[in-house]
Amino acid sequence: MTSSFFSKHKQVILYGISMAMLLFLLKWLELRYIIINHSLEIYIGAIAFIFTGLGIWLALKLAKPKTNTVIIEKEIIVEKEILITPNTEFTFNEVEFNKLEISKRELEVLQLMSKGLSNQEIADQLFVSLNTIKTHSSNLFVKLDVKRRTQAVEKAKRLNIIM
Amino acid sequence: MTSSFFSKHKQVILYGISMAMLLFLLKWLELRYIIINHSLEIYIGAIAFIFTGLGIWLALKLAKPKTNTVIIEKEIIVEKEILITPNTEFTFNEVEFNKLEISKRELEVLQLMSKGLSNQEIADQLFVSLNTIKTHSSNLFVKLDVKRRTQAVEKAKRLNIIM
DNA sequence: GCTAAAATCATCCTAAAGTATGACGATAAC
DNA sequence: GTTATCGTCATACTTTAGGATGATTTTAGC
Repeated sequence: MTSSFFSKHKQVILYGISMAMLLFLLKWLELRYIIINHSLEIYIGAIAFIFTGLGIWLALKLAKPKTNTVIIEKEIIVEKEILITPNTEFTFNEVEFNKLEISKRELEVLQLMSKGLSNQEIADQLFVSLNTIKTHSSNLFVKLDVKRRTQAVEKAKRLNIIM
Repeated sequence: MTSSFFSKHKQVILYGISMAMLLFLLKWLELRYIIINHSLEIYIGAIAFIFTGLGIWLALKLAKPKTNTVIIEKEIIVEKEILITPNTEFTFNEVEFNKLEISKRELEVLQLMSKGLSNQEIADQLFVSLNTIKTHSSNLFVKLDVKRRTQAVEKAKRLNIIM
């Protein structure tokens, strides 16, 4: 307890002792030489200078260092394996469907595509023009990140978006 | 508030107290010995006190703050999704395969077709010309009794000829 | 060695698929 | 009321797929 108090306030105690010693020294010097014959200004100036220095020293010693917290964001890429349930019984993967932002109409086109229908046949079945189906299919390829209808069907089946 | 002020400036307060005690000590010594001029001692003590404070203030205000840079590495886990198709219980329908009289090479073409490859890509993979693949695919369509590659894939999967 | 099926490749042509872009009305969200 | 999305349709163009036909070369069986 006593030792911990000393170690904790070592600076203060040392400063106190050193100041006491300095004052003694000054007293001694005052008596012996300076004060009697010399100007008071020098003495006071010396006091001011010394104690300013002491104050600075004390402040620097006791000042708590500021903590600069730098947060470095480190990306760790973890490969997450997604097992796709074998479609013995088809369960529509709504999560993946929504993630791909495929519209209802596009899904219809995709389903008919998977049955092997041509664009013209799909157009006839949905009572729209061939060009409309071409637009839908093009959009589908972009959303599914594929180049051909065969790939689109393959991926969509793999993702359980279609049967 | 008061307690936090005390804890924050404990060092300074302790220093003040210790200095006051020292001054008392000096007063006592002064009485014991030579000192005559009381006002001068008080004056010098005040000077010492004030300039110590000035030193502390100077140090705290003007000195560069000590900075401890704490680097915290924050790990962000980025999940990279890998789609895995599990091995479904595929049993090759050899009976149907033989009935349709599809050749080995044609089956290869059919399998690559089902993966969504174009005729050119299939040709490159099998190290044959595009025309060869066209011939194979044409023959396949006749044998499978379909009109398009998408239908061929659909039917072949349905007949368990391909996965 | 002959034969038949399989595999290869070609040419010419048509059909279908796919790309790019713009437009327009409806509908829902802000 | 403006913005955004969706669904629709169009034009113009390029690429790919597919059909018809014929030819050559391998390969395997008799």
